[in-house]
Parts: sequence; C-alpha cells; structure tokens
Amino acid sequence: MVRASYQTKYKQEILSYLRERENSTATVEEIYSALKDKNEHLDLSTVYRNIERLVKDEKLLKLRDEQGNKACYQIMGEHADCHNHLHLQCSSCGKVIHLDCTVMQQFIDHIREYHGFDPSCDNSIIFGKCKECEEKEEDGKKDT
Amino acid sequence: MVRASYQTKYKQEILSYLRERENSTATVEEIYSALKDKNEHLDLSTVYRNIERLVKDEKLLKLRDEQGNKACYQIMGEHADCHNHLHLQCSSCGKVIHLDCTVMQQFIDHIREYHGFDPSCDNSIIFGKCKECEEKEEDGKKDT
DNA sequence: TTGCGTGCAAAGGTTTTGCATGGCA
DNA sequence: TGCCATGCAAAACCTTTGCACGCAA
Repeated sequence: MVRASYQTKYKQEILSYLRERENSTATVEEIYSALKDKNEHLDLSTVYRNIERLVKDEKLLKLRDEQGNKACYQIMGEHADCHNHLHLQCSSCGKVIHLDCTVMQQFIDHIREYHGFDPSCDNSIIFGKCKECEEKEEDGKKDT
Repeated sequence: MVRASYQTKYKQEILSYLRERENSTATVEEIYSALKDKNEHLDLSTVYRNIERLVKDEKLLKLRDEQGNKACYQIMGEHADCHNHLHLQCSSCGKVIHLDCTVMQQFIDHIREYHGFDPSCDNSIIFGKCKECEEKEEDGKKDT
C-alpha cells in the first residue's frame, strides 16, 4: 500500500502545480511560493526535499535555467523516458519541447559514429526561442 | 591603443592557461589555483572579474559543469563563432567537442523548420561521454 | 514505538559587490 | 589627474544539512 495522503501532500501539490504548466519549467522559488499561498508554514527546505525525491522517482525532470544559476523542474510525461531524446528549452517562456523524431535519432547516431561521442540526453538542453516568443518579440520591437 | 601589459596580466595568464587545455574546460577554482601559484596575492574575485570580461569580449566561452553547480570556461577558437554550432561536453574529462558539420546543420535546420524552435547554440551543451573516457571506464569496470 | 515528513535554524558552495589602494596613461 | 585593475572583506544567492517535533502505521 502506498503511503497515506497526509505524508505525500506536498509531493502531490508540486506535481499538480507542474502539471498545470505542462510544457514549461518552474524554479524552486516559483514552486515554493505557489504552495506557500495555501500552506502558510511551508518551508523552502521541504520543497527542496520533496523535489529531490520526485526527481529520484523520475516524476520530475531536473533542468537548468539558461544562465545556469538555478535548477528548474518539469513534470515527466507518461512515457517518462526522457533519457533518449533531446530537450529544447525556450529561454523566454521556459517551455520545453521534448524532441523525439527520426532526424534527432539520426543526429544522435551520427554523433556516436563519426564524432566518437556518446550523448546522454538527461542533462542536455538546447536553448533557444520558440516561435511564439520570437513572434512576440518582433511585435514589440521598440523598447530597450 | 590597447592597454599596457600590466593591466592585462591576469587576462593573459587566464587565456594562456586555458590555451593549454584547448579542448577542455576549467572551473574558476582551477583557474584561480593555477594562477595563484605564480601570484601569491591573487584574489578569487579578481579572477571572476577578469573571466567576466573575457567572456564579454568573446575570448572565452562560458559553459556549465554537468551538475550545473559551477561555471566552467573554455577558450574560443580562432574563428570564434561558437554561436552557430553545438557543443558536446564529456562529463568525465570535461573535453568539449565543437560540433560543426553538415549533419548538425541539417539538424538545426530541421528544428527550426519542423519544431518551431530557433536554437541559440551559445549556452547549449550536450553532455555525454567521449570515446576515450568510455573505453577507460570499460577497462576499469570492477569498482563501485 | 518506529519511521518518515516537517519546520526552523544554520551552514555550505559559488558568485557578486563595496570600498580603499595603487599603478598606468 | 583620472581611469581602471586589484585585494580584501562582506554580502548575496541557491542549496543542503542537523536537529527536534509530531503525525501515521
């Protein structure tokens, strides 16, 4: 039997918060302040500890923000095999695209075969801009 | 006229230290302790400040170690256009392979065209294992 | 009782900042 | 003189750890 509800309360809230953001990531701070609204006494360390376990259980994917200053997290999809595909993360909105297509497979194979390098996709992130954010930026190209 | 020698002393030492490592990266701590040997009074903040400027001047490439805990740096090649190719970094030895081939170009183009995502290669790192480290590991596969 | 999750406080590691000094143009 | 790099000290920031308490099995 799985542990009772109280004990996993925060884990569930973290997962549910991240499920809402589905395609994008959240920093620890964002998760913390989201849960803090409903749980006055919640401590940051509790959030860190819960996240840590969720990552270990492969419920969450640990990534990095573009500057590399902070960890950010994303919920794992149902298939949960984020080991074999690359991640594209938009540096504006944080959205993560799970790249998993033939071209990507060929690319990985090519690296292995011709560059003597065996990519592990887990921590690897390709940053850039998604189409939506790029269009937004072009619209608002006036400010600094 | 460029600034005189004394003022750029540490910058030059940093560059020369990183040139020796050519294909791999160094953390701030590593750079610091290497220079410290010759410069007793060198302070860590000085290293940080010099590195910062070298990155801004595009003499160095700022990367992250695999865990994302620390920054690490690599010297920019002569062509200095690290903006248009991907970086493969070995998580064992830190070596960085500057991937710049047709297949990679096709891959990038494919992402742009079919996934609505415009990769910016600057901060993007694909971690993995280089052939040498992989072979080393297979040889010594006995310990924990 | 035992185990585990929690809050609180403190520490840890990396990086940044403020300030006074001193060298070079 | 004026600008800029430096050393030193302190702070900032993200993250981890120690400890005691309390709920659930």
